[in-house]
Amino acid sequence: MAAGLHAPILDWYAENARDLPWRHPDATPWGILVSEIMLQQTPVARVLPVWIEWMERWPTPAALAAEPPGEAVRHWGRLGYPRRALNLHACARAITADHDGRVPAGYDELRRLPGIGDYTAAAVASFAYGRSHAVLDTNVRRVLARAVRGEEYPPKATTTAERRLAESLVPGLDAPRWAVAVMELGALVCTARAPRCADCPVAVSCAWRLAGRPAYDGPERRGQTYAGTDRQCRGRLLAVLRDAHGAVPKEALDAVWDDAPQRERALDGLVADGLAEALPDGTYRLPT
DNA sequence: AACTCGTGGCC
DNA sequence: TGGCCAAGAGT
Repeated sequence: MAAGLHAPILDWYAENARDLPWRHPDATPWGILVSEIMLQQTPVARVLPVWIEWMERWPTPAALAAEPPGEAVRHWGRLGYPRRALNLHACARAITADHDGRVPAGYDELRRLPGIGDYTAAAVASFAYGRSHAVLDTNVRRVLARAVRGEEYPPKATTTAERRLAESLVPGLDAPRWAVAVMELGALVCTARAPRCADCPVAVSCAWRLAGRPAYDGPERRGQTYAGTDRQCRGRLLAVLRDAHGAVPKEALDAVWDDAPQRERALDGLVADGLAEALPDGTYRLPT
């Protein structure tokens, strides 16, 4: 039913792929793993400079493993979701301790590393080692929802039907290239808002376009609020720790958020998550 | 299953 | 202007 997608999308990718450093032939499995973690919920444009700096600073898992976790958090900068930096540091230590310093190639081994879920395990196994997997990210889900199912957006949570569809489309030859091509199409053409159907290689067969691009009519998609939340408060507090060289007095943290109960809750959360350390003298710093 | 977890750009 | 969204994962 979704027979004719491969050739047009692969041909489109050959002409339109972005030149990204983690796609270069000399990119290492470690570099690819770092890119995949950084790209979780984060646009390419913001990842690029941080990835380049990280790979110069820590070109191997062993190099990062030799650092205290706080250094990973510090150099994470403002990428967001800083526990990813902690996870990456824990990955580096696990790879160094348990995998002879080499990023594992198998999905199951990757999946056991901290911060590596289904998508990232499939992506690393596929892009770093040429393994054949269904790589199901938000881009792929959206492309398949439109091109095959005829709906503007995929369901909120991945369904078994989506997974079966994605698996049925994995080609026998060069599965990694198919995976990256569909992702790229979703990122550049079949975007969430204002899709560029005029530039789409599968527009002629797209079920959603042929149906007249009907608007999404599924269950309410809950938006993300941010202003005033614990997340924003945590971000403010962590920025203070990140930009300081050593430990900071609590007054420096108190100064960036007015609501004291919320501030204390957020700070406790950062400590509980391992993103901050409370010292006996009442100061705080990134984890050592 | 629903909720939490950062940040910034875009229309 | 502000809601929406971005190569998700953990609980």
